[in-house]
Amino acid sequence: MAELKMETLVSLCKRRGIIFPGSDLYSGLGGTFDYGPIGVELKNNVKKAWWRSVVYERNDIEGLDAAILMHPRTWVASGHVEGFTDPLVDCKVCKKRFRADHVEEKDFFAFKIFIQGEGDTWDETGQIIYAESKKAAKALLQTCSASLPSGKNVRVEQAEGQPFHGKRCPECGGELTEPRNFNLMFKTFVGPVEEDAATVYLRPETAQGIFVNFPAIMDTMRRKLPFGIAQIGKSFRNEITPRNFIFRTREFEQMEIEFFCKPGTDVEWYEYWVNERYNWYRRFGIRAENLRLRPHEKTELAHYARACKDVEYKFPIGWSELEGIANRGNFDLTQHQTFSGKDLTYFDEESRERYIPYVIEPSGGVDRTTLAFLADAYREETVRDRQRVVLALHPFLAPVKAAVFPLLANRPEIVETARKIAMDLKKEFYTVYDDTAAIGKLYRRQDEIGTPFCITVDVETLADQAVTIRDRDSMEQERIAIDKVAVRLHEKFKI
RNA sequence: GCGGGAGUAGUUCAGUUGGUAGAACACUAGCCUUCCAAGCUAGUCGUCGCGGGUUCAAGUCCCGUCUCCCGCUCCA
Repeated sequence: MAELKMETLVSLCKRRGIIFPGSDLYSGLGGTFDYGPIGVELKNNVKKAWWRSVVYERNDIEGLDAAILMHPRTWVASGHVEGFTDPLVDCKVCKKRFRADHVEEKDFFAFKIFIQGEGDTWDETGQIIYAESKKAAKALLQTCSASLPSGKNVRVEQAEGQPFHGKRCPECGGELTEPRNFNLMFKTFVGPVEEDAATVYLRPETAQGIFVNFPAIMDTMRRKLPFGIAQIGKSFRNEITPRNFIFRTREFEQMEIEFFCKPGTDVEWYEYWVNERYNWYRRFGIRAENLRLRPHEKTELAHYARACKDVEYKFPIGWSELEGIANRGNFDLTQHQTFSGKDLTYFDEESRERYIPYVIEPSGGVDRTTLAFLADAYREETVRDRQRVVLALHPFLAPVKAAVFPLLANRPEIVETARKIAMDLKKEFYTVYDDTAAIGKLYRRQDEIGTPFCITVDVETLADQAVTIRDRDSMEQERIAIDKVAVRLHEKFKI
């Protein structure tokens, strides 16, 4: 199959009621998307798959649903008020953008640029570049020679005058704009009168809701270390550039665990969770060749993180992060202890020690994960010289679990039987009934939204009380008694 | 925010030097149809992204604006 384009996926999602652009009626609002009737099922199933594997199938994790609005001091303690801003500068010449704190302040000298004319003469171009040495100036010429005539010899000569101390574009030596701050947190107000009200933030991550509930959960659930808290919820970031469909949006959903453990055991737990989370994506169908783990470089690590690995997926846009697993040490709890004045230490009865627990944080994006499952499931196949589009989603994730069709829509007994089967199945699975097209088209419609099983009532059904169950991927059919259908489906959905 | 590209039906796209908005698929209804986008008939669908301007006349030209796509940057 040809390389999947993001547009193809976007168009399928819109056409089949999976994902729509946000506020489309009003020409859209950047960085928002709405999950349609099929999409909400898929996304909910992704969340269920996660919750099931981290909460229900284990004994050491509790669930939580904390408020989106939190006391403003939370974000002072977490470092977001101070650090969740990016001072950015733009090069006025080559238009590249840099983090202001990543650009070094140096002494720069002015260099005139000459190009070789007839014979040995050198003509001054009038262009001036700034660099800390002649060698650096020559190097810069290599990277930004586009504005100079090609095929001519070029040289630089230091101009008269004092060195200039400050920041210049690392790419071309051009002048930079003043740094501008982008605060990535959304602000709003608590209280009806804006002027009197306290400023609060829409949480930029769900993690802090977990940290502040750590003592309450430990007490009420009689927990001892090691144990974790899992939470799924919306977060908000005023992204400068939301991009790539639901990959980066301003409003997004996270699924995060904070796993609390004894200092010294953290490295082992960190490795454990990296492995655990990687396997989760595999378990629900992501192909190994599209999934990888990427350790963060030292320079890439956040100030509080001792180690971090990303689970990356090969999206149509290239390899990108689905989830980060970080060893955060005791940074967060220490901060909250300091800012709240409450004791957040843990008394370890076994070793008779008191300490602040270390934390391992597997933090994934629900929307990104949903996108990865969609991209990984997308197939274009040729069947009898016709193309079929199929979402080969894991049955647990499939939005619609079963569809029921009458083979002949003009035979009332068949239609009635099919409707009844659909109604009965609805009590156990999300099932749809459809009779508005020929059987082939009905199958293909369900293929496009990834419905794993289609049940068809035919003429024989009236005599033998049996129907066919058609498999989405193999397109093979199995004939089975009507009263065995639900049981058979339960078997197929077992994971 | 900067640079580049683009917005026409649900989708993919055509639309000439400015002169009555089109195709295919999809969708709906009926007929037909004994299992993989079958056929026939009929039908719905657009303020041509939005707002101004030029013109007798704008999908087409001009200005503004919004949105999307590709890069820079950032993260779940």
